[in-house]
Amino acid sequence: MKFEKITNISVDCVVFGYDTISKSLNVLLMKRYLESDKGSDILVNDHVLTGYHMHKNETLDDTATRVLKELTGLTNQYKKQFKAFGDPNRLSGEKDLIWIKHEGFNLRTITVAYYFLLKTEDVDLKNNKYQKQWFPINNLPEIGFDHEKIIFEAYEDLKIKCLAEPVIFELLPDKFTINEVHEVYQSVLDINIDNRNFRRKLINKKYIIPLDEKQVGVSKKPAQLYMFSKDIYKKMFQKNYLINI
Amino acid sequence: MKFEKITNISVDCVVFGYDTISKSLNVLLMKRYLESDKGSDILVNDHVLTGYHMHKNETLDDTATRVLKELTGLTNQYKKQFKAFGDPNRLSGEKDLIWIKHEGFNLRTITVAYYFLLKTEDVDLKNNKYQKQWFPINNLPEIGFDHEKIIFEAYEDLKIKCLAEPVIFELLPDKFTINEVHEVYQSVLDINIDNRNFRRKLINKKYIIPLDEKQVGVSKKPAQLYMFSKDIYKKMFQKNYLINI
DNA sequence: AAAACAAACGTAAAAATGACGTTTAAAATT
DNA sequence: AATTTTAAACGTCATTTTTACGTTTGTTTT
Repeated sequence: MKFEKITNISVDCVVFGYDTISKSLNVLLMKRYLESDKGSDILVNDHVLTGYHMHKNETLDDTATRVLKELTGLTNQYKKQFKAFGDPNRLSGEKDLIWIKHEGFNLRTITVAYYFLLKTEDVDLKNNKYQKQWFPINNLPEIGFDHEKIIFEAYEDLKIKCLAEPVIFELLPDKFTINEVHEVYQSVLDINIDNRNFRRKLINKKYIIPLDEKQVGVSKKPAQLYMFSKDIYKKMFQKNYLINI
Repeated sequence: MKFEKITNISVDCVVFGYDTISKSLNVLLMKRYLESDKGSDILVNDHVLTGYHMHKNETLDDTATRVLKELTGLTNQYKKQFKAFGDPNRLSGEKDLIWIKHEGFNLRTITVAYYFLLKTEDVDLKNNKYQKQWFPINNLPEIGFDHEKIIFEAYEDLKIKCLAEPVIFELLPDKFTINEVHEVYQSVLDINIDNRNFRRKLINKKYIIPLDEKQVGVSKKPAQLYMFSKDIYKKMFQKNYLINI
């Protein structure tokens, strides 16, 4: 067994979820367990991303999709492969059994990292076999391996992506209010945006479609609900070339 | 040997070079050779990217930098890791000796792909041990493996990058004219841009600095030379948040 | 001196942005 | 039933940026 693999490939997934109630961008992490030599699990006092090794005949995308499915039960979420991490020393700080086993053999573990976008509420935390939990992006717990670096780089990529494309709607329910979009942008980009100007800009987009519905169950004036039309967006953006330097 | 590796990692490099004379964005490719069993090389009638396997104690970035150095002699060029390719069937069309050897063992080759930006003229094609050659991005020859897909995805990433950041100057000499910048943008983005409006927009940027120099050796009115200041750009762009959706 | 021609400048209307103040509609309270 | 409360929604105006063009200028070549 020891000699079978010198290079080890895994896929790690950063799951971003937006919580409309607390208005925060969260990351889904799980408590870290290690297999001990005796077969029982050892709990380490930190959190990590979910990652798995690739199955035979699986593409990288397949593996990422499978990881998300196993973790959350969800499929068809927005997914982006954003970086591969392969420093020879990326796990050198670890003193765990699983790595020590291979130490003499110059084991290198390369991970291809993905991030997913979804709504916090879509994940059922009951029946929690992975001990998974949401953490706000700006208040993370102790993170194992080099996963803090991976989360940070995923977040940087996400911010840039949000400025260039309407991926923000992946973090919101199908029907949303303008103020909700406003709040997600502020949370994700970590900046203040003038609500009135933002509202005007958004409402003028042809792919932001007002519905014949309003919020229900709110204790103040209920807000107009809108939806985002990916189709209209795609048609409009064929010839966009705003050089933004 | 056969059992040592089941997963194979390599780094492939898409080298983009802009040619100020022909005004085209080019890709550097090399003729494909294979090692035969008898030790001599077999020439295949197509072109491929340059890629290598990682050395021990090398980061992915190190490997990419080494590949470029060996291919072109250049260091310190703009470099971006843009995607990992790991489909189990990505090389399945290949009937080459080197792969057939491993066929029974379900060999998977994952490649981490980078692209580089530089000036065509900086690469010396004399003493050409790799039989490397520039090809215009929109007139590529027959490409081996799945490298056409990799080139295409690199180009898509480059276009998006150019819209968001001033990486275009990596393709130009230190001193350039406004018209040259105009031409690179048109070549890379494959669109027409009004020259007068473009000129005004660029000249108004504080990080585009006019020099006390003009073109020499041109047969018409010589143009003003400019330079790009990365320092000024960085200082100015700290708080930019133009949501461009 | 004149011609040729790319480089460089100009202008005016339209659209987008930034920074604010004001009104409105529904629910809750009196 | 009227009043209060408060978030939602609209409005304005000055400034900046963009779009779509026409015109002038400065070298080199003829």
